[in-house]
Amino acid sequence: MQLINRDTDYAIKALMHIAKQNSERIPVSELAKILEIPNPFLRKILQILNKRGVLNSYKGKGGGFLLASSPDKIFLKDLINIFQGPVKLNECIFKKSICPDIKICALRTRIDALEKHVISELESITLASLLEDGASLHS
Amino acid sequence: MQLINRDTDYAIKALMHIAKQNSERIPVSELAKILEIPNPFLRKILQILNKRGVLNSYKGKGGGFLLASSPDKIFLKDLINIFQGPVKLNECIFKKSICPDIKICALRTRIDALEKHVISELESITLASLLEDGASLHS
DNA sequence: TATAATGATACTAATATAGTATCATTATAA
DNA sequence: TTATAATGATACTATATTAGTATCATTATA
Repeated sequence: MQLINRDTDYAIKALMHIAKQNSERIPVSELAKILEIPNPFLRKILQILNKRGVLNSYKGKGGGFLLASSPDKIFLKDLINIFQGPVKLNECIFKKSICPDIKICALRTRIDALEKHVISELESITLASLLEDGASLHS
Repeated sequence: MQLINRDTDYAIKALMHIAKQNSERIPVSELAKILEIPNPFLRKILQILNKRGVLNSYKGKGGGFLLASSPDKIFLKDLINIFQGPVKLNECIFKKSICPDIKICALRTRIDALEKHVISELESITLASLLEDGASLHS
């Protein structure tokens, strides 16, 4: 069971690096080399982040990517949503419902509560918070 | 992002039904019909539950499955472990580590805490608790 | 001893994830 | 004004995981 898949992982690493460039446009080719991520794959990821408003892109010579907003406005939850869809802890089990009355189903109640907790935690984790306290890429 | 996959889902439903049979052996064929799960698929799942000590099985005519322990000793966490492996919220992102010092990495700290919370919740959900309060299968 | 059950296990199908390739567009600078 | 260095769009392939099937062996019972 995996909370963060590879797309999201790469996105986080790339965003952390971009955030540290202080408004210097950084092209995919450079990022890919530094982060050891296959160039075309990273490119696809950054294109998606651009479409979804997390990054701004600049075409042509001297182009590249920049954060579209400040790191404290970029939430882990949103990145997970972009690449993996909404956090749903209970999809399958409740499709063909396990209990007759939603209100009194113990499982549903508890899984829903757990889901809320997870989502609110993910909402509280920002790119800024990842950059604090010396966190940095070292690969 | 999915906490409970189809194997685990079917396992829960089957176990709930078996639990209600009060020591009456129930064969896969019957369960499969009631739960509308493909027979050979459910069979595989019950065989695994048997191997892992959650169910006892009885071969031959009049055979079938029975809970190996009381419903308050069967934990959701164990079912997830059996079919989906250990709950790991952070695998991918920390493999090629994102921060140089585990102790001070904000992301790791928070995801670890979240993981602990999720696991302890799953440990507190038993088959018995799912059977309480009128919860029952209706498909 | 036929039969109704599980045990073991190998196989196939479908889906999701990961990664590649390529042509089009655009901005810059020599 | 044109070569070039960048992204945009998009279709494709490969791999892994999940879901499901098939089949033969074993065993207990009536």
